[in-house]
Amino acid sequence: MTQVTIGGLSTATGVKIETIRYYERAGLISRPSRTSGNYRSYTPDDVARLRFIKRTRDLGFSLEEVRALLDIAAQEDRDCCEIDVLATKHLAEVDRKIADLTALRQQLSAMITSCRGGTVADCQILGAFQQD
Amino acid sequence: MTQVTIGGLSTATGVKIETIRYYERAGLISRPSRTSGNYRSYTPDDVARLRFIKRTRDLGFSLEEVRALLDIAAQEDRDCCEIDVLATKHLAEVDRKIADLTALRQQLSAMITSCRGGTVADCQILGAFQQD
DNA sequence: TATGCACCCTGTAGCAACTACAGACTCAAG
DNA sequence: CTTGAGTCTGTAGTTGCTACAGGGTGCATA
Repeated sequence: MTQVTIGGLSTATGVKIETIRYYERAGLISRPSRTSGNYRSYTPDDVARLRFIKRTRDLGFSLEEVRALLDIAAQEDRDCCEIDVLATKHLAEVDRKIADLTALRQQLSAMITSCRGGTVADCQILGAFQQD
Repeated sequence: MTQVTIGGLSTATGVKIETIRYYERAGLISRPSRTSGNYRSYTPDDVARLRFIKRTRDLGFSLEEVRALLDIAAQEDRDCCEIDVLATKHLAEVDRKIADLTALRQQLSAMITSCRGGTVADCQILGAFQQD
């Protein structure tokens, strides 16, 4: 049998044990069968599912979005465009974050290059924090 | 007198009332004096301090970092380079985040352009989620 | 057989940084 | 005098984990 316990699932997927149990509580993965000693026992399908979850999480999807993706993926004959919609929406969010961070980076670096040393009282950076 | 109540402070700074009270609990701002009716009453200095906090938060500093900045800013005769250090460190973090997001964006957009429609069963995007 | 030791169990509490109530009070205008 | 907006305290919820505490399990080794 290729069943694994939670530690095996953890090393197979790179998801921490505590996090796996959290996903179970959150309903992202179903409650696995148990061994005689009450250890969780996972199938290869469970491994695949958790890999999917890990990968989507790494791509920055929220657990809510992951749930939706899993939901759609479960219905094999459904139209694929719903996934495209989700992914595209997520891409737009990522683009917005990148833009925000880039603007912020710009401000921060301008602040830093304006620093000429001296005491706190006449620090250019602190001035930049306070202006409007 | 130019004292304001919490609502005034909120509109003057763009920080929500609940958040102001949270900052007070967290010790980022000191407990203000109270009116006869037990309303919080803020001075212009309080407004300036909260503006400072808001701006540094908007620049992505954590509350812990904000605390450190406020601490340094309070000692006017101290050397300014500590602030430079903090800001530079923060800039490095921002750069890392931008790099991460950009890599992620790359993957996401590759996935999306690979989609040729059809049913979920042969969806390229879902395949991308599962591979590796 | 005893005894380590690694692994697993449940349940709860904590983290950041807020946000959202509930239920009561205050204050100014009409 | 009432109405409505503003404020008060206190507590619980959010997201996505992470970290215990205090036990049980399973296997190898002395």
